[in-house]
Amino acid sequence: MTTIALIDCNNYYVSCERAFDNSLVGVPVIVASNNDGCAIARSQEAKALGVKMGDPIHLIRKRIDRHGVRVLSSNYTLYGDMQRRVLAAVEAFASDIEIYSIDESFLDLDAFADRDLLDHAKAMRDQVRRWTTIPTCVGIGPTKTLAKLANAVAKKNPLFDGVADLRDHTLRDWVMDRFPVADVWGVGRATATKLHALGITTAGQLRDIQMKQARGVGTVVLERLVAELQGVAADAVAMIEPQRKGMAVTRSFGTYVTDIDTMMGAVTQYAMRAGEKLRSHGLVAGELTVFFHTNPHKRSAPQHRASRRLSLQPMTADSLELLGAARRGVEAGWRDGYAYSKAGIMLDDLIAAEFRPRTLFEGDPHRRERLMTAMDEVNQRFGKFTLVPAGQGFRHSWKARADNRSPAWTTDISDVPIVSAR
DNA sequence: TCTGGGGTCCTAGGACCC
DNA sequence: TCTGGGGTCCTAGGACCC
Repeated sequence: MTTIALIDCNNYYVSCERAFDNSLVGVPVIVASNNDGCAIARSQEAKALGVKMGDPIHLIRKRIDRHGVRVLSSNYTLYGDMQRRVLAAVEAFASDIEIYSIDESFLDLDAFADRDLLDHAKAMRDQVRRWTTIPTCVGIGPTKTLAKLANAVAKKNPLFDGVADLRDHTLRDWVMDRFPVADVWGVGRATATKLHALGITTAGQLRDIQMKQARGVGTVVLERLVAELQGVAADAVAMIEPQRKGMAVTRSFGTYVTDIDTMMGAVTQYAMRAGEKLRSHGLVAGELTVFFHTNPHKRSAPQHRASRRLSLQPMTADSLELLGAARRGVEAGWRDGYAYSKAGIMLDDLIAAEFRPRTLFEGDPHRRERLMTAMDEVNQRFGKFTLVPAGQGFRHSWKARADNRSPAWTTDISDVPIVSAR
């Protein structure tokens, strides 16, 4: 039997912020999405006030003011760097680590299965806490789905004190009979509704349905999920990063964009960022989609959405090539008279640059590669957007709001906190 | 006034082929 | 009234995740 653990950071973005700002400890805190739009992370105190994941900030303004909730803009540079530190602390406690998201990792614990895994997990949590201050919970089980489930109860039920080991059948059954089926990893709203209609409301009941029925309700995906709930692994802990299929750079605007020049400015910035992202992963793209649309929540306003797909031949990671394609797409899709609220660029058909098919008539690609490398180096050294194409412009009225972003505590020397011994 | 950004996987159905 | 039988490839859209 394999032994898998899931370690997950509690209220991750809030915990990262608290690591560097003591005034956030013990009070309700929300970290907002881009543009300060929605609540995407909440402290326990904020959850207790009924703030839900994804709640639009402007709709809960009153509650925020009444209870003095601290609202922070998101600071992904900080969260990304803290992730690196968390992983460094976890490393010694597992033979394999699969990074699942910015705040969760699956661990292969086979090599440690003869130990007391509750102690093992506890030592791991202590290490993470010491190195980063970030609180975590750990779930242990024979499959990823059961480790996820264990993690959820470890977090929810104080009885477990942050670590739940569900390898034992008696405990596992007891937990699963009380675990809402809608909270099982992989069961979303649509599937939960169908299952409820069949009278299936707990994880235990889902584990016990016929495979044929599982397939009927939710295709092979649900079938695999049921197998995992039964303790049969359908998915192993995988260290090798899978080849990614696509990537995107999309942003909502801080103010509406109503003219094509401003739109071009925004899209130029996204194209440059997309190229940078491709190059940092050593990839080239064969296809670019540019899209923009009006605010779908504002029903009274006239609506328009445009999306243009362009093929990139030869396949490329050259920002200026991406930019050219994106501009053609914007020109083709643009319509005057609308207030656009969001735009983005998506890249597909990605392959490693070294496998890029050569075309017959391409010139010397190395000159442009050198230009891109130089651009990346300048922008890395002197800050984002030091070197930009003129089309990006210098006034960015459309830029997303971020009214309360914390400093780059760990990644910018001028922001590193100063400790004075006195 | 103000509602995120970035991914994955699967299926159905159309186009096309012999 | 009846209107072949397979294939493959691609795309759009749904569902789900953090």
